[in-house]
Amino acid sequence: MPPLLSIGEFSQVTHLSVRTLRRYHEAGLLEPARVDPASGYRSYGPEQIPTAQVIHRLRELDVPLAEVGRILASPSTEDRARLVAGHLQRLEDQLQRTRSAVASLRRLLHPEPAPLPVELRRVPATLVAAVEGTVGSDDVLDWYSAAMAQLDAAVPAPAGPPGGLYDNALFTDGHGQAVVYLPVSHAPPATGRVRARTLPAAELAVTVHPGEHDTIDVTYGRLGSWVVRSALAVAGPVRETYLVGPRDTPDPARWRTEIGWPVFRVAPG
Amino acid sequence: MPPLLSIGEFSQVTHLSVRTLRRYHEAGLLEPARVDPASGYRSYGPEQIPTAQVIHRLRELDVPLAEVGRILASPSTEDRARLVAGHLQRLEDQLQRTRSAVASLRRLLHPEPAPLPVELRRVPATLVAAVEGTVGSDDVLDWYSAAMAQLDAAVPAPAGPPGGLYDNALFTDGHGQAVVYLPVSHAPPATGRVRARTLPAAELAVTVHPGEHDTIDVTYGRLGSWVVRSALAVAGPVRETYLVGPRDTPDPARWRTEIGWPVFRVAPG
DNA sequence: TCTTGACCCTCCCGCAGGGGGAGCCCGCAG
DNA sequence: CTGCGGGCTCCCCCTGCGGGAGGGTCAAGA
Repeated sequence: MPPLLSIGEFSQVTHLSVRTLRRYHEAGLLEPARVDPASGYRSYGPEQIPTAQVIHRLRELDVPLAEVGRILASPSTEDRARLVAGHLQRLEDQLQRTRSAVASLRRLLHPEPAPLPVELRRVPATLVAAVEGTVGSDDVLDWYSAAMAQLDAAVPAPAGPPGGLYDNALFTDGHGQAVVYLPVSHAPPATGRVRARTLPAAELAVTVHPGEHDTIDVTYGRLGSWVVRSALAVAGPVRETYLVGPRDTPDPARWRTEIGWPVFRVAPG
Repeated sequence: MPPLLSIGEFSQVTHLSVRTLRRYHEAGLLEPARVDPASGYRSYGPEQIPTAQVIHRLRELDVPLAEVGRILASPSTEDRARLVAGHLQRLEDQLQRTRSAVASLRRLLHPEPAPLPVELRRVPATLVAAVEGTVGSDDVLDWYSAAMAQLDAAVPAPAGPPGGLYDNALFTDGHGQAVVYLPVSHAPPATGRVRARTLPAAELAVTVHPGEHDTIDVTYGRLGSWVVRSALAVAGPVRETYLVGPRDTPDPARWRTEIGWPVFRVAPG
């Protein structure tokens, strides 16, 4: 007969709190070796210690309980390794975002007093080859690179640098409509997700964000500030134009991103 | 008269959702420039855009709203910088913990089959110079180094390597009693927080954890497993003895930490 | 002037993972 | 037999955010 541990004893050897163990039971992550039908008392076996520790570690990595369950339930070691590797990748991404936020914060706290050069520009309707979709802000980067690859394949000779149209909801609500495009002189045949599209004419408040996109929100804010102070109001999705981007130079410091915010004049008074 | 923005417009220029802006108002972080007394409509001024962005960045760094409030309310730039620096430090620490968890997880998923050498040892009561306190598991490291510095100052010639006594609640509930000590041959005078203390005699299940403390929980689990299978039960706080530690060598790979878990025999059957 | 639709308001519920605590049962030891 | 240290369940609270209901406001167009 194997030695069984009360929940309190198991808590001591695993360094998990009693409450947490109960929750893990409830969530189906760590079924006690025995549950007394009369009293409901939980008993754990020593062979469950490693499982408890794996859960502990995964939780330290902020893996959601549901995902932990999936990892524990996966039959093969490779599956487990793949799921865990996926999470480590997500941690990497998060670290990158943290770095960006730190960089952005630094700029905000040590603001450059140089005024932002903004130009009010009336742009005509433009023919483009575009890929359109509804995305979550987490997936934008993946979605963007996939779309851009399709565009590059479909458009041999673009008439200008690539650009994107981003719904405001994408930033504020975390998901929304996005369009990436390449200007063309003639409508291309529809291939894959690539479609011909005409960007409407608009009046844009335009500025250029230099460098990588870490701190682009600062530039957005300064542009927004300019727009408001100029008695204008924003209307419609933002247009970004990648004047110099990763396809042109691997050095992020040399990137140049044009931000164009559609505006209209607010009646004075 | 300065141009004022509706909450929706402000949401668009700051990339914060309307709901979030309302929450920040409620939390006192970002008071609208005007609130219509009749309709309750919020209006924001363009000068609030940078503030909104600072909040946005801080939230991306998982700074709690209360702390954001403190940062925004702090009068001097130095205070602000200090608070932010503190948070960046916390991010660093968290990163370190993440690294530890990853390392630990790797060991758990690729377990070493070598059996853990465990010794059952009866230790006599020991006279020590000790610093005692109730700490949260987050502060243990800071608390430990401060206490050890005091001990080193008070005890010129210790009779053995330093050690610690850690309440189980410290691991499971996140806070509990902790003691660090240096063995002495004669009771030292009480200086600062340093007191003479006698560790009670005990029967300990003892093993040694090699290397840094990243994966010490794995060793804890294996030791716990051994204890249970040997028909023993844990009793009282864990004793760690730092046979070889940071004070001996800067190379963590050569550290050796002895873990002693007080046990008692469980009546068979 | 009325209607319509976009916008705004408040309030409640949900999510994740826990913590705190009430109120009760259970078993053991003095 | 009584106390006490566990164990049990159930409920509410916390954080920061989203979804949605139900209702008020405001401006443009008919």
